[in-house]
Amino acid sequence: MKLDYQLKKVEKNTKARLGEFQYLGKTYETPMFMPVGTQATVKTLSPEEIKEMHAGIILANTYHLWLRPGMDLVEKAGGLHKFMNYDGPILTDSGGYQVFSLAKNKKKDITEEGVHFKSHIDGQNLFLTPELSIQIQNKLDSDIAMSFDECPPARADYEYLKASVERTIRWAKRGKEVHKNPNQMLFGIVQGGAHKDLREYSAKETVKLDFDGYSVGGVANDHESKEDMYKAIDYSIPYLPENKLRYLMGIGEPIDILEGVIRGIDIFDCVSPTRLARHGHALTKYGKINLKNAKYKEEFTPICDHCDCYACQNYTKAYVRHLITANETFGARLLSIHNIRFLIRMTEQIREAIKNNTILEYKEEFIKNYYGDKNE
RNA sequence: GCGAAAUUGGUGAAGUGGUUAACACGCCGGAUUGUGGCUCCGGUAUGCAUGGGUUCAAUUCCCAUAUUUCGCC
Repeated sequence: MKLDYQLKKVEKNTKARLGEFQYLGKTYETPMFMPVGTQATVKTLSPEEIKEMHAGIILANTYHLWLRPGMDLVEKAGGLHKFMNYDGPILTDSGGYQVFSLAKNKKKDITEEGVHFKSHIDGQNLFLTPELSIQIQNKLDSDIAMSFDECPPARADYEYLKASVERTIRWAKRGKEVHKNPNQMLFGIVQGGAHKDLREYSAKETVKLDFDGYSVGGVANDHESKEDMYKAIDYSIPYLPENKLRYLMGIGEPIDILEGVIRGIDIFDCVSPTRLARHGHALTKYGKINLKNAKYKEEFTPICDHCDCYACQNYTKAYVRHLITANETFGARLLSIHNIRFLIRMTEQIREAIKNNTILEYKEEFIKNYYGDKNE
């Protein structure tokens, strides 16, 4: 059954929104952070652990699941929920981002019909179209499907971005026409780099197609500046309907989640908590720390004081450092648990601040702790 | 006791009579934003067992000493 979003409140001093939706008898609140489970698993974690962290929606990837194990197999298994044993909501990315990063010769490989690219598994030539992406997502039976978009960097030249925005709108329309799963929402994606007019055009035209929700895309490419990201949000949000979910794709860092919320974003996803974990980094109230650093060798204290996660409740920095150094997977698990819980707890605090109309104070306090004297 | 070979950083090691001693691992840092799961990028021996000698110049040649390994008595 389609999840049904309700806007509960807009914070007094900013555009920050408090909202909720029901799913299988449970109520979920936004703003929300969605952990990424590319290949039908949040790397190193079980669904039980994910739920224990109070995660809501998790993200899975159309491209990866299409290549392996294949959409027909997942359908045969009874859909993604049954296949991976997760009874919370699942969002599938369309593959647009992967395809863009895998297309070798971008100008030649991206055509009106779709995108030619090579499989990262065996190098075979593949062709993905907006229709196929939606059909795959229909079969995966996720709760939210994403339109197949082109995801160019904000720094691409204006003429290219303009043509790309127009093509993404045509692709969105084509995808919507073949979308057949009545239990699945379909989101449109706003593109246009950091250009005001392109974002406005993209947002208005996408909203005309009447999607179940909207996302701001094209902000998580390499070397994108934070200023451009914030512009992209600011230029897109005014044209999006109030009563639909707004999703900032691929973000992010704690500060970016906060900035996104203040600008009117409801949901976020990002690989960073789990990728950072695998590389030995932990998010803490006082900034990101690298547990591989020698100074943690004998610190027999939790990763983060006052953290309620399983890792902090039971293990020390010295132990986690040892696991990471020795390349033991349990280290990656503990840090994944911690980092995801850190971002989820942050969204819990953000919701509380929205209720109290204190989001700006929360932001100031957060920056003071997280960045210390370094800047801002 | 005799003979032979060896001795280069934390480790395994390459190498040359002449400016910065290769490479790998480790170690020390950094990176990572719609995930190509062990990735990427830096730094890391002022010194080549010790002491003499030859030479304009020695880690590289010679001698002695020490240590190690192998063989013989």
